[in-house]
Amino acid sequence: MNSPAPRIPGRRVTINDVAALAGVSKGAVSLAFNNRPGVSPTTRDRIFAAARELGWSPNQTARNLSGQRAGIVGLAICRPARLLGLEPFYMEFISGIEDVLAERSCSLLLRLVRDLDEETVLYQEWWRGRTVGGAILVDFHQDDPRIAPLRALGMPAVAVGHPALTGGFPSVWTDDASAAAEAVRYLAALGHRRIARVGGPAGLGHSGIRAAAFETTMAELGLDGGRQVATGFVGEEGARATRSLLMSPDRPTAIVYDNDIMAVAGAAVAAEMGLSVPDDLSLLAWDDSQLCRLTHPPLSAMSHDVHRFGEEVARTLFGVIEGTRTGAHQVPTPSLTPRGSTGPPRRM
Amino acid sequence: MNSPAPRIPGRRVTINDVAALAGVSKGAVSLAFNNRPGVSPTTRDRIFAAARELGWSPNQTARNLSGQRAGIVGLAICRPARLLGLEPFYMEFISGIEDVLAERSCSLLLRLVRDLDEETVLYQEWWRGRTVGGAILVDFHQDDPRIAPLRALGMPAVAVGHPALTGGFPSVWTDDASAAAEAVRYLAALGHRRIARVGGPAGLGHSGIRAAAFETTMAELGLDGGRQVATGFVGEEGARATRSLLMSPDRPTAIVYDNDIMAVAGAAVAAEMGLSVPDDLSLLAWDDSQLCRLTHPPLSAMSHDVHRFGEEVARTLFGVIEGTRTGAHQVPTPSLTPRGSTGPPRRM
DNA sequence: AACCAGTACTTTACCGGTTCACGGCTGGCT
DNA sequence: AGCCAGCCGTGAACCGGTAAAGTACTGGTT
Repeated sequence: MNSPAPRIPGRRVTINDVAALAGVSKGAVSLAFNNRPGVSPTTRDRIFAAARELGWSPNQTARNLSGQRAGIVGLAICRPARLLGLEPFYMEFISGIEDVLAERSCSLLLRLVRDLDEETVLYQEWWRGRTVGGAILVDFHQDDPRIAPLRALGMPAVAVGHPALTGGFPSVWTDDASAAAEAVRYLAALGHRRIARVGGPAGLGHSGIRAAAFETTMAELGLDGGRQVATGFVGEEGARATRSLLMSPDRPTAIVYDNDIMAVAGAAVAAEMGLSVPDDLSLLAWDDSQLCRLTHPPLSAMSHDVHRFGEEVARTLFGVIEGTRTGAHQVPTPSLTPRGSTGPPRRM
Repeated sequence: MNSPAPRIPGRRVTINDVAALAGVSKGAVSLAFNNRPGVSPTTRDRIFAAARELGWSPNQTARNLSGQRAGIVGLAICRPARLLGLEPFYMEFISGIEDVLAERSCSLLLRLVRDLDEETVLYQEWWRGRTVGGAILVDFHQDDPRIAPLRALGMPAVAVGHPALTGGFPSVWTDDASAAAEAVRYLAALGHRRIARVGGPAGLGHSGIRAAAFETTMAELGLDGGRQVATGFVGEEGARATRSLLMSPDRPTAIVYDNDIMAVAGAAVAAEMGLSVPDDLSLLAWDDSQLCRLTHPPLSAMSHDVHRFGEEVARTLFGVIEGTRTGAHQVPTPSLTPRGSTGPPRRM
């Protein structure tokens, strides 16, 4: 392992060739291509003509090296790949980021990592090596071990997550607590008393926040908030969790899930156990990708605009890099979107 | 729009600082860090110690500029983002690519583009600007308009798709035709006579190949191969297509889908129309992500190892960059994985 | 006529590495 | 002693741009 990156073959057109052909100095070409004053329209045209003739566009690597600018933004994601493939969230999120990056001709450098240490090391390399001009940090844990080394690194970064978790990094977040509370109150209003929750990994920040809010709200309503299961976000675990909840003596009549994959899995389990949705069991998903509308009945969900979320994150990152932005920035709270999978419990 | 990338603030540790601290020339530092001969073990240690003390690692940008190497591989995907989020295929594919790239400390530059022209321009910028050392080309169309300009560009690239489509680019492909034929023969062997197919966009290469193979095989078996619908790969279109197929006078008893999202949507439609799977309707998905195991009944699928597919593509790309590899390279044909969603048709 | 301001370029010095020709030193061999 | 071979390491050129200082020319003021 660790063989070096391959060499690129062939010789290429450079700014010098263009300058020579246009009969100017390379400085002039640089000025023209960054449309800055100091070149007459005539000359400018001649330069562009020469560049077109040679098929030249500026070498981004050299440009970055010299101009100290960042054409690339980094994003490392630490989840097993097979799981990621299933998370509609990330692709949607990424596409939002890309939309903003594209406006600035920037690109997204994506890396899947196995654990948080690998992630930290990666960011160090990226930043020290000037591969990226900044980064997006996701999936914060309670007392996240990445915070200290990354702060020490001094890399511009924006964190996705509640300010309480992100250790002082400028952050973009949604109010998971309120959303979780709304979910519970909605189900309670429908008449449910036994409400369960199938959440993400216990250590993961936003799962923790939702778990706490779930419990608090249940208590406020005088209900038992203890029916929560932590999973790894994978569909199969969601299925298993659902199965075990439904086999318990007084099974829940409603279940809230932490993403939509697990909710879909839950719906399948209900079908498999002969329970009718929503009469015997109400299901409420989270994130609300298209997947929720593809099941029968369609899944009610805590819905938010993940694409815009990504855009907001990217915009914030540019702000941070330019030094014009710090602090936390909240985007709209996920809103309840009722569909066919929630309803009043059947009278028993 | 088109504001430039932001400047990166702050001054950084460079190779000179390390050289100074270690009391050697920067050439020596370079030699040490590329573990090449010409530096004694003692000096080497001193250099590493200095680097560690200063928290230095080589600037990848400078390295690439100087060494003419490619630390970055490009991948542009041309599909609406909201759709991509749902395609388990891509994330899985990407994770396979990343596994191989990581071995070489390379990264993947990902960009979502709106159309093929934008994609072509992007590759030109990436290559001429030396942003990437090579690229992965996906989603080939019949007479793909990208082929000519990209060949002219001379960028090392590996194409994902059947050699007949990829215009002479070194390619990695699966035998979609055989797989489609197998799918049809399997359903026919179960006793199905009216088999339909819900495919991807008509222009998309592999959809076309599967469509042709479907029709041929159906004809070979003396069946009517005309029941094919082209969609945009989205779940909702899959649902609509399924609905319209099931409403036709002599509705099909089995449907083959081009991905698993549409198959899931199809299953929901069946449920919604009161048809039982597989008794009234058999469903066969493609790609076989975890999603297929999360429905009830679980979906039978044409299954292949997308992760490994990605690995193979990345390995091939390195081969192409180094000039040691050309031509087409086939990976295993998707294999039929029967689950609960296929069975003999109910006697009518 | 002397001075100044502004435009249009050119020159030169980087950015932070890699590479390679060259020189000093050591040690073995004749 | 003299010579050559290797190993270590240096220094400068180079990768392909950007940025800032410098030059030459133009035209308008006083």
